[in-house]
Amino acid sequence: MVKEMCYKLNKSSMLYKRLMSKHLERLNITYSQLMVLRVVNQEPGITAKEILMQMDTDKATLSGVLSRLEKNSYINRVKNVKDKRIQNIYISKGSEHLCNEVSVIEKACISDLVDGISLGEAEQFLQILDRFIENQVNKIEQKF
Amino acid sequence: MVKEMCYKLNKSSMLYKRLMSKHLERLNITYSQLMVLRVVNQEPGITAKEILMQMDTDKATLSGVLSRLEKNSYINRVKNVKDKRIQNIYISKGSEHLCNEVSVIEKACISDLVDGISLGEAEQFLQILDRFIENQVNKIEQKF
DNA sequence: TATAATTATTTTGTATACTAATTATAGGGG
DNA sequence: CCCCTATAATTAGTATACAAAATAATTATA
Repeated sequence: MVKEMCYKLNKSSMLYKRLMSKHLERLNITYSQLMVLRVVNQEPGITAKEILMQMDTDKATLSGVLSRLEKNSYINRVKNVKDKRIQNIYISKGSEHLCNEVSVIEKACISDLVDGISLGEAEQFLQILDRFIENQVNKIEQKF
Repeated sequence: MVKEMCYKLNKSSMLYKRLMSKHLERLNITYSQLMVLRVVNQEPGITAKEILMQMDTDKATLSGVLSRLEKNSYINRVKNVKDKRIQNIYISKGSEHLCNEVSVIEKACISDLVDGISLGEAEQFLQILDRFIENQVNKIEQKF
């Protein structure tokens, strides 16, 4: 039962990424990059460390995403003068619109996904999922 | 609401992979490799194509996983004499035990994950998740 | 103040995930 | 038998995900 839950959670996650990727193709940016760009857009001058705390990814992964975002001129990184280890990250002029477009795309992706699922069911689903995730987090911390 | 579902499904999926990876480390095999090995174990002589149909991954990805499994002597690939495009895949002697150990590890990983979630809730959760996945599949097919 | 410990970030190396291109083979007309 | 198309699988290229090591700069401490 739990096993089935895990498998299907994985499957659904994979399908979501596939779906978003297809839709994002035309914007010439990836799903991960866009998620990061959004955070930067909301909090100009944010540091990599702070993004990490918000996003629950890996620092090495984020480093790569950021460098690709910069390479493609979506962001700028400015060395902080007070602490030279830190870089403050800003969204490039003209890239803010991308973040708005994402919302549209996201809506297109997720519309229809709740067909046949009532609001009450969705709420209950989320509630159980929250508990499940909490257990997962505990389990991971427990072991190491 | 749907957005939240998607995010949390992704998060849970990520956590599961992390958890399994940590547990599998000592066996010197990865989660994906083990999933494939299991299928091979259940159906000796299976082909890559057939594995694909069972597992919903990518053929290029599977090709890589198989070659790593072979490199590490977990499987053997034998060219089919009747159709030389095909390779029949067999689990190596002595690797079957790995598949049994997975079950143990899997149980260790997923025990506690349903703490605070009743059987009825789990069932309902799965039911909704199934519908959600079905919608995702439809949506993906719809677009392309 | 020289050294040790910490912190922020990048780099390296391996394993996916996926698209597109390629290779090798099969099988069906003509 | 040769040409054409379909099929099975690999390869190439890009982008994650993550562990571990390396860098570089800051702070704590003897």
